[in-house]
Amino acid sequence: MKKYFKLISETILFSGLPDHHIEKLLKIAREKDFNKNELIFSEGDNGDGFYINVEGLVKIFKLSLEGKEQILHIFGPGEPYGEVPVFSGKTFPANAETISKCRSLFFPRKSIVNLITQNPSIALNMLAVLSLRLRQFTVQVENLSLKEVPGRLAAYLLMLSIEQDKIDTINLNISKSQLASLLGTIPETLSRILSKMAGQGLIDVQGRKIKLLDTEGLEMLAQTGRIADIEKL
Amino acid sequence: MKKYFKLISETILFSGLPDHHIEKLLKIAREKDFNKNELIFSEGDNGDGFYINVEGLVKIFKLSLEGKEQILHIFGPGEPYGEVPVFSGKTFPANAETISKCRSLFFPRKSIVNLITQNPSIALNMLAVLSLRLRQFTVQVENLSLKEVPGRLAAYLLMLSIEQDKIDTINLNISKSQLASLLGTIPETLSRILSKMAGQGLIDVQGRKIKLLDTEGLEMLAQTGRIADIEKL
DNA sequence: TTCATTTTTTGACATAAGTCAATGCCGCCC
DNA sequence: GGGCGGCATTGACTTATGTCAAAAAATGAA
Repeated sequence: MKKYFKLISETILFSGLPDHHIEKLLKIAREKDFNKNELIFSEGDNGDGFYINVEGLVKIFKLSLEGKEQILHIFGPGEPYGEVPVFSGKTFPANAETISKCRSLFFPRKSIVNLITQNPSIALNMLAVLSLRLRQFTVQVENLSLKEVPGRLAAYLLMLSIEQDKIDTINLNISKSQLASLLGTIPETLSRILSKMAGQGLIDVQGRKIKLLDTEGLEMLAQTGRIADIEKL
Repeated sequence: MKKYFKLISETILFSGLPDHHIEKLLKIAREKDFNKNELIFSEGDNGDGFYINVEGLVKIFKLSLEGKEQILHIFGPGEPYGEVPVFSGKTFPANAETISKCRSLFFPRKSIVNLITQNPSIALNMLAVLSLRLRQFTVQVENLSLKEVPGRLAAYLLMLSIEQDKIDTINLNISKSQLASLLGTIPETLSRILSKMAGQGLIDVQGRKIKLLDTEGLEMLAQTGRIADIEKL
């Protein structure tokens, strides 16, 4: 498991921990491989541990009765997921499924709780992670209720351009259907809005690569969140 | 501060802690009084501590550029708020304002971090709380994106009837405008839906008191979340 | 390559919910 | 008691977005 030393020591959950703690964590961890579109856990399952993703993408999502899905998060390498029920003592509140071939490290509940009891600094890190997640949800709720789809899309694109540290061409990394679900809409609507925004000269779409042509316009759209505002341009 | 012993020991954040820990917390706490509609903190402020509400109601909300507000939570006595940035080390992600005359206990960041470092069990408790809150957000996001307003309203009413431990008449406790914001809609829409549901024989509205006439119908509505389904009744 | 499956796009249409504006209601303060 | 201001309701209208269906494009396997 030595090969994961760097990844673990850099994940937000365990960043800043001394080497001997990381070593302990490595002893606890179990490697798990998943195929594309494989279910990792379901809403309602008992949470007997959490995961840190190593490679590939994992989506966390909810399903409505009719089968429509709302993606809550998409996690890439280095990101922890499934940590909620470890502390709430309840079941997973959502489903997790791979988007691509995937490898994750699994940390059993008991071992982690033990470790935390002995090392309060780990607890502070975890408190920070959960707080950040809470903050993300806060933003997501705000977006879903305050902004219309074009606003959410613009906000997402700008976020990606910051994350990927690029000012021009960004990479969605996920399919447009999945992006639609993440934004709380459907592929048809997303498709229409993408072409409308392209027509407006805001972006240029080439498959999963999107060139941001008018960052200012996108920012205005992300802030006001009103489609009406881009009509006027 | 002795008079707050019971409140603190019963708040979800510190529930289950031994008495001597509660005592320590009481020493850290500072009393803060607020008038009606007074701002407690703003989005972007540094989080130098968190609060536990003692009396009155506090709303946590976001503002769009046009000034439209989305209420994220409403907290009553015994409920903690503002704890997110204490651990993430960042700023408050939303605003807090009182709805009524209000008193809260304030716990400074430094003291709390000290206490946690010395007593890991406190940290485990807090982790559980944040996890529960995350779980709630999960549900809220699901509701916003997967259900239409009548479904969200039905879910909210049923939740209240469980919280208030009543099967027939429940009390909203907040104005209908605020309820609208909490559900991610506007007063007009809420008003229309309330009278539609009353016409359907699902509920009976008398000001802020609402009588649940058809719990089964409400449950169906809350699950499917489709207005279409109550039209057919 | 070719074929089959999935993803994306486009069109016509339906509808939930927002906007604007007017009116009604109710408590509250002078 | 009377008027004032916030809250709630109602109506007419607009619009963003969902639904359904079909075509087009992209992807991947044989």
